[in-house]
Amino acid sequence: MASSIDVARLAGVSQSAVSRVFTPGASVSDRMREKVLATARALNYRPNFVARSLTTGRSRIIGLVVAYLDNQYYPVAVERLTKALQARGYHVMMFMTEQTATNIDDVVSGILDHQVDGIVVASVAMSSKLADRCTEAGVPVVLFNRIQSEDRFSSVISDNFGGGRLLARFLVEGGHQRIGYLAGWEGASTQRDREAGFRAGLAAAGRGLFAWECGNYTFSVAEAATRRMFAADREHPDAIFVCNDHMAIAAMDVLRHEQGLRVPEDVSVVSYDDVPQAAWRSYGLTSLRQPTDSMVAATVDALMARIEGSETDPRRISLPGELIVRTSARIPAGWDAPTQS
Amino acid sequence: MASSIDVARLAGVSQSAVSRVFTPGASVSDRMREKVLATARALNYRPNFVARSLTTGRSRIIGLVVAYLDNQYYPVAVERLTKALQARGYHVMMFMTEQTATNIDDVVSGILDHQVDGIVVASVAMSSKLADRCTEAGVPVVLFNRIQSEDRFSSVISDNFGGGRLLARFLVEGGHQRIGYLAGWEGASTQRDREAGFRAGLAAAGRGLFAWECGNYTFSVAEAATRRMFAADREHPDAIFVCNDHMAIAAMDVLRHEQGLRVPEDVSVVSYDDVPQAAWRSYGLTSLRQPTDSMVAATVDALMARIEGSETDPRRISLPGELIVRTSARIPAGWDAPTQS
DNA sequence: CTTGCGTTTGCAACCGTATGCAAAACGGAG
DNA sequence: CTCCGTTTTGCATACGGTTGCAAACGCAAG
Repeated sequence: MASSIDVARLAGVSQSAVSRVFTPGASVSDRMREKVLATARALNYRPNFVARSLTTGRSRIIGLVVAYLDNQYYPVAVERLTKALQARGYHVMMFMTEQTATNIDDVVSGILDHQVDGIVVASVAMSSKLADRCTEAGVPVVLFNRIQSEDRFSSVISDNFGGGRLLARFLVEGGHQRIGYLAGWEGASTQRDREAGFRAGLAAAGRGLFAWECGNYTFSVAEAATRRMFAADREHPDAIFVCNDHMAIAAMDVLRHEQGLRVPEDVSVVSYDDVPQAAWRSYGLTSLRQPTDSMVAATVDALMARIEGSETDPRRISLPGELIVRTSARIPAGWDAPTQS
Repeated sequence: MASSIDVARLAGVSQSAVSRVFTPGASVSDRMREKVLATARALNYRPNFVARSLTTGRSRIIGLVVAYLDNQYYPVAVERLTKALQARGYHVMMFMTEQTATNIDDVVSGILDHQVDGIVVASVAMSSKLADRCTEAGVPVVLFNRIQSEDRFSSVISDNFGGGRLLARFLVEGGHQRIGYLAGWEGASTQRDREAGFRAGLAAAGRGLFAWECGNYTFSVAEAATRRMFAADREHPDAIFVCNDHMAIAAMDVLRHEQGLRVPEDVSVVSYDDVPQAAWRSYGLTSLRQPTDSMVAATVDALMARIEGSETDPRRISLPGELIVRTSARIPAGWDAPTQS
């Protein structure tokens, strides 16, 4: 591979001239640019990002930490985030992790070693030791779809509390009497806020939870939780809010194919995220849509403000979701008719 | 951030000593290692990957190019690949692209600029100009789930031809009379091979295709294709092979919810991939499972053989799939009973 | 033809690490 | 204690760029 020195020699100019031609905003005459670009093309020279990173201290790489890729919400988010960053000249380095804390520390250390310009953490919590390392290294972090009590990080979420409350109203106005809640992993802020909002919404109508089980954001655990909640020996809920679509689908299949219950005639099901599968007609999930595009845009903005701008304080962004009414739950009068998409 | 020089100074040793302590296999006395590690810990020093990459010419980064993340097969593969590479000390840089060729060229150029040690291309074809650039740069490429007539690249696929043929046998022995095929994107080798295998299997039984439509590997296009294939004004197939699960689900929903047909009573549906959703009980897709784990392992092996070993020739690996029998198609006598998972 | 100012160019130092080579230290045998 | 073969260590250079600074240049005004 040709280096800038090769190009310089062949073009009869200094190496720094070559560098400047490939540095946006540097001072170069048209004649020089012409000449250099010509010989660069001849040698098919392209600047070496690694060397550039070394001197500038900026790598144009964003580290992305993800735990679940089986919950379709994340692949979609990852895809959009990657594209948005690509469009800005950044690249994404992927890191998979489990929820276990020790693992995450290793993983994030690995990220920092690569001198990333920023980190996006999706669906995962960061230890505060790690937080120290990041601030110390001057690497901005954005929590995507999570918040933490630590206020050092920027975060981008949808209004989980408001969404939960709205779903409570929806079920109450639908005339449901025995309303259950199927929780996600209790370490997650999404779970806590959605449940809190849901309870608040019920309370506002003078109601409470009829049943509660935890599905841990996992398909199989959610199945088991549904079986417990709908055990044959007692009266079962006539409506449930499942904390995300991924679990809601597991729940619906158990209800229909194991318990012999009809949805929505016997049980209404609502959930959160609006992943693509929610629209599949076998499920037709009434779900609170996360504003993924805006969340991605806000994430990129927050990163750029820190990296390229001079912003120094973390942002905490909460964006409103939208209720997508489909067929998995009885529809109260006055609410939207089922949407097609 | 502390550099190796800082550590060296504080420990009273040379910078190269520090470097050697962090270079596996270098010659260092125990006393030296001890001393250096201690002060390194004190300064919480970690070697800078960028600088290391610059001198060694190896970045320990693998570029991963993906087009679709909405077909769940790919997120799953990406997850496993990322983990497998992480386990070997490599990291994955993600690149999203569309199928359009010009775009891919830009994207891969971006990858090469980062001095990646290897490239995995999933679900996408590479132009031969690009191929030149990669060989020239000495960067090994593995095509994942695709093959190309270019034999310069390694490739890892499942036996699409054999899988298609097996599904044909399955449908024929199930006693189906009018067998249709719903194709994927015709530019893809997966599509071509599965169709060829399927046709061969039918031919072996003295049969042919009753209907053919193209769904382009896209949800909405597959829906439209299904509508055409099952138009009311003519006799419809009593079985179809849909080229992947992603489209098969679209097809099943159209059959059941638009055409009022029962699956499998009126129409048998089989497909390919065995994505997680295929096991969902609302679909229960009989599908040819891709051996994703082995494919990932083979991909990593092929890369490592080129990067760390001295292998120079491309590998072309084809792994056998496995038929997972569920409920979406009539089951011929003598074939496995429905599997649960 | 000077002078002066703004632009373009080259020089040289630096980013943080790896590594070939020679010097130094070590250790065992005689 | 000396000598010699092995480690172990340090020195110096290289990797491929960026960038502050000063020299060179271009051009218009005096």
